[in-house]
Amino acid sequence: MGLAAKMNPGGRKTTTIRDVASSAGVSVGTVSRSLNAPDSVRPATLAKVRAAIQSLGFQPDSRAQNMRRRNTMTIGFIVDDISNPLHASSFKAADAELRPHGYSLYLINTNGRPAEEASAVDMLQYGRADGLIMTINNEQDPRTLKRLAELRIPSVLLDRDIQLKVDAVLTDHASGIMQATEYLMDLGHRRIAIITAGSDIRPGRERVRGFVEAFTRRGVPLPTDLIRSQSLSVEYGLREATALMTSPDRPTAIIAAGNRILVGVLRSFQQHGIAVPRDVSLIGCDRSDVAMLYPGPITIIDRDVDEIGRTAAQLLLERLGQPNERPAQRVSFPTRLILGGSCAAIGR
Amino acid sequence: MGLAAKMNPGGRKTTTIRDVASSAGVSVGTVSRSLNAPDSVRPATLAKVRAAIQSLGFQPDSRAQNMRRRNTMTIGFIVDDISNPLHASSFKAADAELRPHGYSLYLINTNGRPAEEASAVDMLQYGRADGLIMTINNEQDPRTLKRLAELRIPSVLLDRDIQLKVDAVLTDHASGIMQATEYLMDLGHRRIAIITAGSDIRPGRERVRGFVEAFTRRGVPLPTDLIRSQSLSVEYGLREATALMTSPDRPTAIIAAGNRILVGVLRSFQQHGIAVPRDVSLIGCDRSDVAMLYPGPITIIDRDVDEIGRTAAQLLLERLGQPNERPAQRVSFPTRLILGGSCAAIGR
DNA sequence: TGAAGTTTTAGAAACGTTTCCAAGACTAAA
DNA sequence: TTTAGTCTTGGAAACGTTTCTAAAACTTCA
Repeated sequence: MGLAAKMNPGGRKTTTIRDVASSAGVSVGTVSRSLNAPDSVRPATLAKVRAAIQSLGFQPDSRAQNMRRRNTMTIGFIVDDISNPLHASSFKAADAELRPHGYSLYLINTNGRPAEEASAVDMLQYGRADGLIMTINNEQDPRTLKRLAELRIPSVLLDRDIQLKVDAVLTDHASGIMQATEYLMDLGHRRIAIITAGSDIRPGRERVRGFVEAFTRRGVPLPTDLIRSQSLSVEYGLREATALMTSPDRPTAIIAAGNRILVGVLRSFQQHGIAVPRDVSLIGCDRSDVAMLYPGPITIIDRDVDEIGRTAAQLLLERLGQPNERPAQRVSFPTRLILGGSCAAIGR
Repeated sequence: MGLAAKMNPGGRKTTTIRDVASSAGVSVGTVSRSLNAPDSVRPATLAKVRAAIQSLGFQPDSRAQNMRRRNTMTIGFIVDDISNPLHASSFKAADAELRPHGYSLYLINTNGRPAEEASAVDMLQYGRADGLIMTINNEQDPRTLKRLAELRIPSVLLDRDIQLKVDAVLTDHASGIMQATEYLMDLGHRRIAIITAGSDIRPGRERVRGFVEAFTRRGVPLPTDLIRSQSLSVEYGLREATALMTSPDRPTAIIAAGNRILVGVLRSFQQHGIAVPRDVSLIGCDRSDVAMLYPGPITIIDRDVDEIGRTAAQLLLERLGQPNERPAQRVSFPTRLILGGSCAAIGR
């Protein structure tokens, strides 16, 4: 058998479509069509080709396919931290939506660093992915913004809002926080604190907006000293919760507006022996094992993260299907308050 | 400017190395060398080429590079569920180790389905990845085993053990469980239950082995009715914890040997109003937000998951560096018991 | 049986790089 | 100024597919 087989780095033979063609006694074009459009080849020929493929153990090389087809059937998924269950869930949901269409997700974890974010976008858009789903870390970072403005492939933003024509899937954080704040007010709370992201990302801005709005609507003076909006990190939650609870005029309730922030807040409470809701009432964000299993459990502002991932995938599929200019779409989903046992009424 | 530029699906121009070459007045070979071996081109030429690259906004197409170079600088990372914080952490650790070497991780979430596992291995090994890091779901599944046996690219298994010459990073689960069991015995417990994976994966086998070993060493009769080893899922933990705690001769302590199992066990306790350690002592596995923040916190059998991911990456880098046959390596890491407040002494 | 039409096939070109080889341009020494 | 040597460069081949064109092989119907 004069196979034109070569060795790959591992030392095994590399079988190409040419080997299959000569083994089956047909041309390479026919082998290709046997694989991609079996209906266009005569049954007898198809059988010969398939037998050859089988006996040689041939599998087409994706690198060559990507090259020639000018696509990769891959979608980049860029997040700062995949160990955040929120991102893991939307990743899985998007994956489940895209896989039936033949796409795979390529996950890039940027650790929240703008440089890694920018290089991820670059590496993906120049031939590694056909589309992008991403949660950028800072809506104002010029490096990332520049790349997004000149993007060669369609993309969808998750929970982020920039001044560009880009599809986005958003959450109505403002209403969620407003509802939570009013719920606490109904329980008699006035000294309510909120810990959340900075104004550099939409969730931070919207959550503070909802918080302020609740006080405005009720005509209650806004406790500006209790608004802590700088970061979504565990460390920030830990630090601010500690600061709030050790201050002379401490809050009677805290809204930990961010699932990582909640972890930080609970860690602070653990360190300082603060009991919920005995010492302070607490509301978290997003359904998570921690929030659900913490004795109580913790009252949360929930949202359907799967729906967010799924919708992002659908928006992307639309664009991939017909890449002609459709206006940028922004889909927003509501939140809802799920009552646990982490909030207590206080006397007036 | 007679640029030979074409339109891509998005409608923008596609700039190739040929455009750069003609714009700079050099050959394509020179442009390529300017990018990949700048020292081999004269400074004056380099400057011209760089200017052309700059002004055209050229970026090499990864598809063509992958094709020609016969590699992708991508490592496949296959797990059943990325929302398991354990996998997320080892993913991040492996990523951090590989990125400085120019590799990116391609994550595939198989949902524990053998078919998806097999197709992930296939899609990755035929031109999408240069290596593989994976936690297979069943060490006996013939589909996956067959693919692993004929793998064209180097791979590392995480916490799995198969009869093939494959590198693996393991955990000494047996000692960990033995230590935990003996700790409970020291507190006076005899009716100790263990809930863990089935014998189809190494963690299941090893944990049961360590459990049995502890009883043997202490000369205490093994409570065979309290060994529940079938799955690592939340649902299994929930079901078995409920079954155990509602049985007439219920255990005084439970080892939830698996981080998802622990979630299931705690969910069961929540539903049935079982308090830890008042009603039952509890030991979990792996450091997680749930285990650390649960009031107590929960005593756990800890391990360094980052080290596992890092080591897997290093083993892979070795193989990628010199693909000649080195004997398969199996690295094992210890566990250690971290005492929380979830275990109580009981009278004899 | 032959003509007209349709289906199937062979073969070559193309995708955008990298790399090889040979030729050209330099430099240093005689 | 020549020659031998070294650097640098141009140009073509190659990577393994898909896809296009045109030719060949089949049908169908008279």
